[in-house]
Amino acid sequence: MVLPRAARTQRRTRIQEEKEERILEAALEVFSLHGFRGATVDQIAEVAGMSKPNLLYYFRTKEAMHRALITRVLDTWLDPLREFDAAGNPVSEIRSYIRRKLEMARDFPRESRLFANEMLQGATNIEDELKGPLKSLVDEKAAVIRAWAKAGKIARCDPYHLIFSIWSTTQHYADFDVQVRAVLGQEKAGDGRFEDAARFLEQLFINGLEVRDAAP
Amino acid sequence: MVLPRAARTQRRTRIQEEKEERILEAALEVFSLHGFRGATVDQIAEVAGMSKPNLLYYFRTKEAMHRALITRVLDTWLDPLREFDAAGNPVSEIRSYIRRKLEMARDFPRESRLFANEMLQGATNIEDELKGPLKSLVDEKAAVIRAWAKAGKIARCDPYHLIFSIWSTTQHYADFDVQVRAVLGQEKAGDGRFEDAARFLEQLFINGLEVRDAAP
DNA sequence: TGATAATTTGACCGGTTGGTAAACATTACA
DNA sequence: TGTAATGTTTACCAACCGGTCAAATTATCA
Repeated sequence: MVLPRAARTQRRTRIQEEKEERILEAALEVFSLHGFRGATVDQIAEVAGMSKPNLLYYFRTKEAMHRALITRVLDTWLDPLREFDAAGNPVSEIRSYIRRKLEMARDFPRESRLFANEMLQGATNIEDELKGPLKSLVDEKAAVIRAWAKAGKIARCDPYHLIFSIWSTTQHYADFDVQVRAVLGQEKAGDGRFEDAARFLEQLFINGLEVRDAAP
Repeated sequence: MVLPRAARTQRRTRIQEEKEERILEAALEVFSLHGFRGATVDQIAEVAGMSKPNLLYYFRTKEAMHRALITRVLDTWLDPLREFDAAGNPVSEIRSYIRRKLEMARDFPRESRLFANEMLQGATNIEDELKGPLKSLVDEKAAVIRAWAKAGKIARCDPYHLIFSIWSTTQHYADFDVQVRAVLGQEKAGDGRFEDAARFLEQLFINGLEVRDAAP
């Protein structure tokens, strides 16, 4: 047969799994750095250490590779938000959400940049994902936050913009890493910058969301 | 003569000014959407409404266009931070800095995305600008913030990470516009989202930076 | 107006792009 | 072991890429 590729016969070969893994790893490297249009199949093949036709045997087109990559990464990327627990203590939930997001920015910067590139370029490939699963998840957690505010456990605030601001402040350390390093300078740009960031952001959000005297 | 181009004879023609303006406008449109590598000269020429050789008459290379664009935009992009006034009232300075940055995200989203693309892709073209003028400016304003903290006018905090968090939260509404709209949904994604964001961010930063009981 | 400089264009170039065809090599498994 | 399915490679293609060139057109100004 000539066309088994990703269109499996039934179950994936060991070789298929290994190679697809290597390809997606290389694709992450390249797409996250140059975006979809700026990335080239040749470059991905080179990083993956295989010939271009070989790569195209597993993923028929550049777009198919990109789709597969996005789908896989998006899922794990949303895990921290899923863990956000309605039954937990608001302050510690928010604190640990910030911490988890910051850890992801530190440990998986390429994944963060992949999405950032996607958003910047209009997100035409994942708009459905955004309007569907992502929106639902955020709606759900926004309701939790709103309930906390209503119960007087945290200050009243727009839960959506709260989530946005946690996303943006934490992902900043992955997406704008070059700028962060340049501004901090050599002495402050070491690994400690994530600890400093965590300390600052926790202070900002915890104090910023503390309950105030309500206007009558 | 054959090569006056941007290498001016002495003063620029009216035609030169107009065309260079049109080209940079088109370049902003395309570069901000696709990044340097993803953008094509043909596409920029099409958006600018002129032939490719004509465009290359004004800017010899794609890189020259990009450089000219970055240089021009970077300068105005930093204006809000320059206005940050040491003599002013800390709370109102921070408040109005947030507001100005948010207005820029609303009114000049392409400029914001241009830089975001640049950062994501390693910023090799502007690394010097970052380590030089940008770092100096931030260092200067960080000193101001530190002084405010020491004087007990705002809470003690890392001034660099404070600036980063203002940058990221505000620029988020330009760079991740697609995501913001998708998550907010049709009813909340109208123009009012900037007002909502401003209200939330002011609350977050003003409360978050309010002076607390100092640990001894 | 005429001549000179500035601008615009169509045709073109070598290199790269995403992708294909088919021959060849390897693996799985009866 | 044999053989069919799976995996890999070499050679290649048309389209597109950034950029050049010389000829044609338009603006400038003495």
